Parts: sequence; C-alpha cells; structure tokens
Amino acid sequence: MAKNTTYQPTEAELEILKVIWENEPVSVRAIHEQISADKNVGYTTVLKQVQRLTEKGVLGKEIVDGTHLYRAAVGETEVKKRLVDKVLHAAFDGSALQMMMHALGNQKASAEELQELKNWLDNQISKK
Amino acid sequence: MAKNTTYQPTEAELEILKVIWENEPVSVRAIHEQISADKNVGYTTVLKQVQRLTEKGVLGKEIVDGTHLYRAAVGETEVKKRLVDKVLHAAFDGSALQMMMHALGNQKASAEELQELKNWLDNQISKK
DNA sequence: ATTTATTTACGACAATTGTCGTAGAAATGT
DNA sequence: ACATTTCTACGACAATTGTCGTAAATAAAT
Repeated sequence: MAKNTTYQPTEAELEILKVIWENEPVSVRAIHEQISADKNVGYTTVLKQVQRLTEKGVLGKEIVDGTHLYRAAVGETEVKKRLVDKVLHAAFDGSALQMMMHALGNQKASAEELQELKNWLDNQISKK
Repeated sequence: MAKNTTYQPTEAELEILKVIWENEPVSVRAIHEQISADKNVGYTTVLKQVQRLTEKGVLGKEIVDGTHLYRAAVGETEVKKRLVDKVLHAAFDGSALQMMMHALGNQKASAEELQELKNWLDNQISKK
C-alpha cells in the first residue's frame, strides 16, 4: 500500500470510485445499483472492475459478516487533481487560463458560476 | 463548432497533433524530430501513429513532390475543449469552480496567472 | 437439510494503444 | 545506372480496458 502517486482512473473506474467515495464502505451490489441508474452495465462487469481496482491497490476490501465491502485507498482530491493536471499539462502546457478559456469559452457558463469563480480567485489573490 | 465529432486523442496522439497544429503541413520526420526532443521514441512508432490517425480521419495527407505531408483535420480548439470538458464532467460533474480549485488549489499558481484569470473572468462577466 | 438465490472468482474476448522490426518503395549521391 | 540512404507499408506483440459468461462458494429461504 505504498502511496501510489501516479494512478489515474479510466472513466469507468472513476465512476466506480465516485460511488465509493460517497458511500464507503460499500458492496459491489450497491455500486452496481448506483451506476445502473445512469448506465446499462452488468453486475459482473462492475464486479470485475472492482476486483481489478482492488488488485491494483486502489481499493481496500473488508469482509464484515460475510459481506465484502470496499473502501477507496486513494484520496478523492488527489485523484481528481491528478486528472485535471494531466489535461492541464498535456493539452494546455500548464496554462490554467488557457484551460479555463477552453472550458468556459464558447459555452455559456452560468453567471453565478463565473461569479463564484471570480470570488474564489479574488480570495486567492488577496491571500498572497 | 459545426462538427459534432467525438474524437479524443490519447496522450501520444495529442503530442503528435500538437506538433502538426504548429507546423502543418509537416512530414513524419519533422514530427519525429520534434517529439524526440522530449521523449525517446522510434521513428516507426511515430509513423505508425500518424498512419493510424490518418486512417481515423484525424489527419489529412497530401503528397507533394514525393514527400508525404500531413495536416490536422480536426480543430485544435475543438479537440482541446473536448479534452477538458471530459474531465470537467467526468470528475467534477461540470463544476468549473471545482475543477479550478483542484487545478490551482494546493499549488501556488503564479500571481500573474491568477490575475490574468481574474481579468479574463471580469471581462466575461461584464459582457453579460 | 435441501433448494433457491446471491455473490464471488475466474477466464475469455475483442478493441485499442504504444511500441517496434522488417521488407519493399522511393529518393539521393556518386 | 548502381549503391546507399531514407521512407512507407504492414505486421506483430504485450498491456490495458470494457464487457460478459460460467462455475464455484455463500447465504437465505422453506
């Protein structure tokens, strides 16, 4: 369980991780139910992904009263940061401004969202 | 943004695309040289990727004086937007603020970058 | 205790990716 | 024209991913 600092989930893995981060510890059945709400996928498909994630050390398993429950062994913030950092560097050469412009640019971002973002930024700036 | 393509390059493909966007039309040799500056990879590896991209319709080929030159058939902005949108939705449920906080959060973004970002945002907001 | 239902373990498979090697085609040098 | 160098085409291969199916193990129901 050496802290894995490079792991990046695929999209399907992230879906599973998100359910786990919100409900851990959680059973495969529960994960499958959650995911089934959005997507049509078999139980064993989810099970297999969960097993592979456990194998990779991304999840931890504990058996309580015969039920297999899983927890994330990787931090939500860490993983999400890694995902966005990857795009930030691979596509935008590290320019958060560029990334932001692409994310919001041609799109009507809600006025509230822009405002929130601005407030957060103002706060960051004044902190310096 | 008329096209509703769904193509998303992998990291290796993006590296190639970036070189092409900046130098098109360009030869495989030139692409390989550029990429070799950062990464150690064989000529035929790049060639193969270029061929696959062409096969997929992501690149266009033109033979001028016997040399094979390639151009991007997909827009840089489009593709980059798609990449960041994917993370935005998959990891942050569409919240640009959340994404930004993760991208810049624990990291000291340069004051100038924050300021630039803020200026851009102010501008966006006043445009509404 | 037997039957039934649920879960887990495993294996399989096709598609995609990153990586090259080799062979044949084309261009260049002498 | 011939030899040499450079490209392109194509195939191969291992790893990863998303997807299941089937069988074995467990738990639940009667």
